[in-house]
Amino acid sequence: MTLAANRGEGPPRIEGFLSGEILSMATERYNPRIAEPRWQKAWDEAKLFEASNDDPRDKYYVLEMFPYPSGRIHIGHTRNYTMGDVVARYKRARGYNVLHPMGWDAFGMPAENAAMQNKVHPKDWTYQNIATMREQLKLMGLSIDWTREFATCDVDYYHRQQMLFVDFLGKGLVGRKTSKVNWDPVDQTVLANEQVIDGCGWRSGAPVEQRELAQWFFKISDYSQDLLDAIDHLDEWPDKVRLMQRNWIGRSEGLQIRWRIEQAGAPEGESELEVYTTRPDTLFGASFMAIAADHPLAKKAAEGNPQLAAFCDECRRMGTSVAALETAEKKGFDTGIKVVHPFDDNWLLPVYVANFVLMDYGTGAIFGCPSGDQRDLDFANKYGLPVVAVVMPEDGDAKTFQITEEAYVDDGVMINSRFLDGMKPKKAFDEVASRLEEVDLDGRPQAERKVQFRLRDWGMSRQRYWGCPIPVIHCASCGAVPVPKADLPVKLPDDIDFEKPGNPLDRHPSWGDANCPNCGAKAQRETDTMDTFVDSSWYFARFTAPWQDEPTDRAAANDWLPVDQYIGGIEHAILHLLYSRFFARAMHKTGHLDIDEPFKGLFTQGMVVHETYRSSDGRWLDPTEVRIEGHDASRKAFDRATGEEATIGSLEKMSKSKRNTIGPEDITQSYGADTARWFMLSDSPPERDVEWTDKGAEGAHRFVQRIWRLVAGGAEICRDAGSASGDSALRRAAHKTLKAVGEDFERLAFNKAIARVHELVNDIVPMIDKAQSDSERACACEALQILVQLIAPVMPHLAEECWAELGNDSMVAQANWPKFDPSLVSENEVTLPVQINGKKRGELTIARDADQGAVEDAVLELDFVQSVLAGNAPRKIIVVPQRIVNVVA
RNA sequence: GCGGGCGUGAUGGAACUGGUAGACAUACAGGACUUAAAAUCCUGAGGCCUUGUGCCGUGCGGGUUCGAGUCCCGCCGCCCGCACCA
Repeated sequence: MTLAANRGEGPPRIEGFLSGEILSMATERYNPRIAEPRWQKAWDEAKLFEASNDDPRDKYYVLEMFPYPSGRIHIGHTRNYTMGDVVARYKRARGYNVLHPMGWDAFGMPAENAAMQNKVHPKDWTYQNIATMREQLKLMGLSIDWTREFATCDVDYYHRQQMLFVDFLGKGLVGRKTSKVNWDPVDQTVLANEQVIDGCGWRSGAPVEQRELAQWFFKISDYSQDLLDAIDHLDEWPDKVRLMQRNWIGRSEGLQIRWRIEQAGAPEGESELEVYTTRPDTLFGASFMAIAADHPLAKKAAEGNPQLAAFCDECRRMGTSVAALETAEKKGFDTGIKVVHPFDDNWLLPVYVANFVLMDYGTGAIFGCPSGDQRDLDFANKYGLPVVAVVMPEDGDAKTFQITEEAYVDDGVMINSRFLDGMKPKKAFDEVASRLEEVDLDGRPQAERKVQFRLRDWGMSRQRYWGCPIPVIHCASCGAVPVPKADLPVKLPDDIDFEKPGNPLDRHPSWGDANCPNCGAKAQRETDTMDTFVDSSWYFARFTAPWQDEPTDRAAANDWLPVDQYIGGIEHAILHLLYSRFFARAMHKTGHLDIDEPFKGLFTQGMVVHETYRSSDGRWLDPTEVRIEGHDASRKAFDRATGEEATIGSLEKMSKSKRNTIGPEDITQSYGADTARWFMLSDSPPERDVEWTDKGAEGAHRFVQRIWRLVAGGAEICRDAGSASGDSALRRAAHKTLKAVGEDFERLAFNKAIARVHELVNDIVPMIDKAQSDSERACACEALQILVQLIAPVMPHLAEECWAELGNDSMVAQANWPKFDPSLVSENEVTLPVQINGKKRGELTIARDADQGAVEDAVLELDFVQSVLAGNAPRKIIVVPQRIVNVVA
């Protein structure tokens, strides 16, 4: 068969391919439903994707954020895994020893919800979901080393996590402290801040209470400075994520100042109030102090003051509702207590309890400088407190400059500030700091420079069943004692009941019974389990040796880590990535690793979105329930069931609630995995959202078939072709594309790589058609081989099919990435655009290495240049070598 | 409020450090093949007019430059993150 025969002049065309009527006849069209399983089996049998820990080649570790086994893989997952797979396959072809594993982030609430709603055991529910999703994933043809697969709910995994916990405890990296938590009184559990919506539990809808509870904390704040500094070196991370982490850690430099409390009216035993400020320069603009409702001083003052106590209660209640904070009025209550200004014994300032002061930042107390802070100004105006301007613009007039409604927050010059007058605020800051450091107050300096962080310790106790048990035993005399490593794992009990809300482990008849490992006395097992973020904070390290008895095989972990390319959603920019960075440090300190940063390269991919549809009565409609007519502005959707017109809604992340999901098996059934993979990487840059459209998928599938026709037709040409040599347009096209696509894959610019492959195919089809002589056919054959290798990372099944068709004995998945010939990539002649006064007026073709003078001479010979110049000499000629020429007339 | 990003044909998007704006794809239109449709192949296409070696054109208004989608200043719009952080 010739290529021409394949373009409509020839043999019978096969129809009904998509409806599956002619599976057995599909010799002409490429049939992914036959080819894909066949090649997946071949890869499996050849164990091509199993990574060895003793491979001398350079390593490359590519990892996509592992999924939560919710029940089904959705298309967003497959985009993520396709990107990782392209990188894995490309790097393998480049000769790296590639680790590309997969696992399951398998603990968490949904399994318990399913247990409560459907009477399924969380374990059964989870493992069934994993089985389903593994099958779905395998349909995508991902080059994953499945021998390393694990789920975080496997006893083998959480056993090692408990070992890590015990080691962390030994090094003081985890501890227990009492803190305020969001408590859901109906579900009887702690809720994370994100799980509190409008002050109510996200599941129960009950108003959330603040409770003081003893919790386990990872001491991530010990690493605040280190985690911040190291961000500078994460140069293969998106700037956005680095910035988000910097802001989250939130370093600020300031002064901690102790203010003497005026003894008249002070609660007994209270002699000073400590305040943290980043603006000590504004100290002479201070007009009040404000403390949090939970501040010890407030509590003491409230003891003898019922009205104040009531106000503090009100503040506490409000503290739970994030939404209320935005609109809440700034309120205060004068405690009657006064403090003395650090630089003036006769200057007394009132102490208020204020609803906007947070107990867990700084010292829970501030001084208010109304002229320099809008919130303080509003507060001062409300309670009739003085407003003294202390900073004014450089060009202001100190005599007339006043603040009334709007605070002045910019840089400027100090006024009304005694010895600071005339200084810049920065200098005033230092001046105040160094003076107060010298003042002795009860044997200590009155002020100290201090760095504050916004980052809080990571509270990881959860009152849940389906999580990793915290391996601790509470003994009346010995306190919280870790379970000895020999006694690990602390296994979750299987006999568990979900009839009542709350933590099922708490009411299990015997699970909590234990003896103290220290003294042997009867003791109580910890019933809290770990936050599921713990599970995902070190799984990447476990993948390097999942069979190991210890949490890691240190040598293997050090070899493989850091992950060279990590790929996942931007929604994990803070928590997961920050926790993992902390865990690497903690594992380093406890001897499980020798590195601090787990992820060298990070890529955050966009989502797959889809239109939403709503029926006339407002129900969400699934895409399969909708018929689309027309296009562009006149596009309309109709409800298939009723025939009524449906509303086409906005593009949304695919979600069950909006019913706009597309399942991967729908796609692999109709078009095959390669089409889905190709489509998801086409057009949209990988960091941006991509819209799933049927038309787009069809387009991708047409290209699959186009490649197949091209290769199947060209295979004849290849049969007895020699090796390509010399120079030809065909070779040039192929080698240029080879170079460019390699560069694109390195940069994860999949959409550009795909555009170039399209271009190559458009270019070479007519040339291959015309190839007659032996040397032409050799060039054509080489171009086809290169083309197949270029598409192999993205469309691996089609590529294998084509590779075999071209007469290769081995698989393309085993082939080395071809090398481009540099002499074919650069041209001897270049065509330069010629501008006159910055507008393009023509072109000039000239030797590539022509020097400035030669180009200038040639340009002046051009007709259109001469006619513009009309015999005059040009004012200037700008030659940018190999780019452009601009004649300034 | 603070911080960051984005704005290019009908649509998704190209254009690497300032150097031919609109690659590639989707949708569309015309043609070939077909009894017909699908598939395939070919062709066309930013806008405007006075059809030229023309003018305008990358959200809007200015600026820098021989030259600006790209850099600077000021607006407008959209998106994301943080949010009483002292």
